[in-house]
Amino acid sequence: MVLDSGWRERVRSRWENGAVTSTYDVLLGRLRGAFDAIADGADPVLRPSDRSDYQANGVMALAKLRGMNPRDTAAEVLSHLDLEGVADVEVAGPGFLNLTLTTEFLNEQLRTLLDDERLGVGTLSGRIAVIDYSAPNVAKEMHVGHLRSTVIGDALARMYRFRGYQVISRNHVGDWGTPFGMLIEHLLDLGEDEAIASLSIGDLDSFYRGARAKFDSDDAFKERSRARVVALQSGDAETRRLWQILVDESVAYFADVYAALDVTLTPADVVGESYYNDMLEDVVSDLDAAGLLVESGGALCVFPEGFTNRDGEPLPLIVQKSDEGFGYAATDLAAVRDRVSNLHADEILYVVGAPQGQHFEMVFAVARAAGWLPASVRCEHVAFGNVLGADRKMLKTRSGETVKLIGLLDEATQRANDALALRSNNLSEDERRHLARQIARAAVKYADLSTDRQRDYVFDLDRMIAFEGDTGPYLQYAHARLRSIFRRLDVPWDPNTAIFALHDDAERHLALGLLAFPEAVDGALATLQPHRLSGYLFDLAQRFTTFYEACPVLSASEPTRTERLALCELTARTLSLGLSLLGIEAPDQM
RNA sequence: GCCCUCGUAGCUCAGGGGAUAGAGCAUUGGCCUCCGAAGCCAUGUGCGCAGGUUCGAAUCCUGCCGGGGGCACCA
Repeated sequence: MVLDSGWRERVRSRWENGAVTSTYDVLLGRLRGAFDAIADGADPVLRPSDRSDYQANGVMALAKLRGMNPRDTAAEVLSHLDLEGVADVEVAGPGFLNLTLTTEFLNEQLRTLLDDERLGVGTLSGRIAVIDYSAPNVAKEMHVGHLRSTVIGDALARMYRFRGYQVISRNHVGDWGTPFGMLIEHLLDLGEDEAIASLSIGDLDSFYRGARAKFDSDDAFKERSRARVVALQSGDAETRRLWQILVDESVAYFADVYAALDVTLTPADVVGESYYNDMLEDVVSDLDAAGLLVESGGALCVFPEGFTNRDGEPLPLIVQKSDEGFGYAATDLAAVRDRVSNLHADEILYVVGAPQGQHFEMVFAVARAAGWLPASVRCEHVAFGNVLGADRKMLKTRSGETVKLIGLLDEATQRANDALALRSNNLSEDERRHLARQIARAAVKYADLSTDRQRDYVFDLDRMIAFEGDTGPYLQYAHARLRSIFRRLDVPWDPNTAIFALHDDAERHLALGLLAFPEAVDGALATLQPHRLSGYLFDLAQRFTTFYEACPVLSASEPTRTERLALCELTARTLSLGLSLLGIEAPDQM
């Protein structure tokens, strides 16, 4: 029996032989050569095109630069342009270069992809990226507010890893601050065993609410809580032990949620606020030594340039509060220092909601002013918008409470399970349950990752879990259909003999889509916008289904059958790999 | 008041200064003795408003209108 799984062995051995150059890069390289010959560094402005395969729009700007006629300039570019065997070129309109790839070149590129495990995506080495994401609070439920940071951050982490970065994930959990006084006292009131039992089953909210209720209504409890905060901050051993219980139980619970979401974060990635406590004094004294620190209203502040408050006065970044406690700015500054000097980060990403934009701008500005953040280190706030309900306000339950992440996933899983049950497939109960979870995760994650992260989006479970349209399940379905072709394969096929003649328009269209994968990955990475990759995958899936309607595969005669099987294999691998970079599974059957 | 962000089809959204602005859903009509119809094909409507820069603007700039967010000790 010949199954498609054989590709892995073939590919691994070939990959060692050398790097692959993506189709876009080949074209760009040739075009640059021609443009450079006229004006060094001129951008060919290479883009995919609906008029041809690609178009280069840089001629007009180049002509402008030299005060020449664009058509003449186009002719001049052409005289330097060597695309022999790669593409046919046509000058159109005011000076567009329309590029139509030759079938020989497409064939060559596709055959290379067949042997390339990475499907044309190159690798970097020696770069370290610190990605700060998820950041739930100890002794608090993970709710829908953590969804985007977790899902987007994890997608970025996966993409960075694949691109060859060493990724250091940082889960900056809220594990410090005044609430811990009341939480610890509440833990003592409940008794350790019962508290642990409650926390370990993820009953974090009622634990927190219980503490809060007593704090608000019971003065004696309030007093104990305050005293406990002091004990915690002064390092009292017993208090620290109790605090550690809260942290450990919460982190264990978070791990369950991450497992349910299929997110790669582990307890080892948890480096909470408290981790930086010992560094805060130095942050303050070093800022002072640098002459940046100013006392204002009893607080120690830095006033970075360009920030004003509502009265037009300079806006401070408060490093140490007037009560001598440290604000989160101090923690964030300490974290920047740690990530630069101890982790040796080349890039630092903060996947945190858009409302924190000004805070991060100020933190980065201060860190740069203090010399803690060299210009060579890319440091960016990867901001995202809110998850809204149908009423276009922040998503809440009917009763106005926050929506638990686990509850959300369970509901999605239930829907997927019901839908699967209706389809009378011959899955066992367990298999169906497992599949339902995979589909649910895909639905929720894809909905989040398929829209521009900067914008708010409306959470609509019906739409995202629908198996039709631009959804995660649709992509999974396309992949499952592809795999099923190979399950039905009765006569063996040999990919090495595949010749891509691409007679049918749908074949050619699909082929061009396959060759564009590296551009999609690079685009998503360069802009930190995972939705560029999801958009690409959806487009590819559509190209495939169109192809699949128009072009019989298994019943085709040779050599077309092998050619189409090869297209199917590449499509399946691209969908699977692309989805995996988003943190979405691609089951073989559904 | 200042700053950030968004405003694209009935709805939800793409759109890296380029040619005729694209998808999905919804609507309507086709397509399963044929590899998975969770699919495919067809079907009409739109860049908030007004200026400006440019050979060329949904995209860049300015102003206005409208939504969301932020603006000193919670993180």
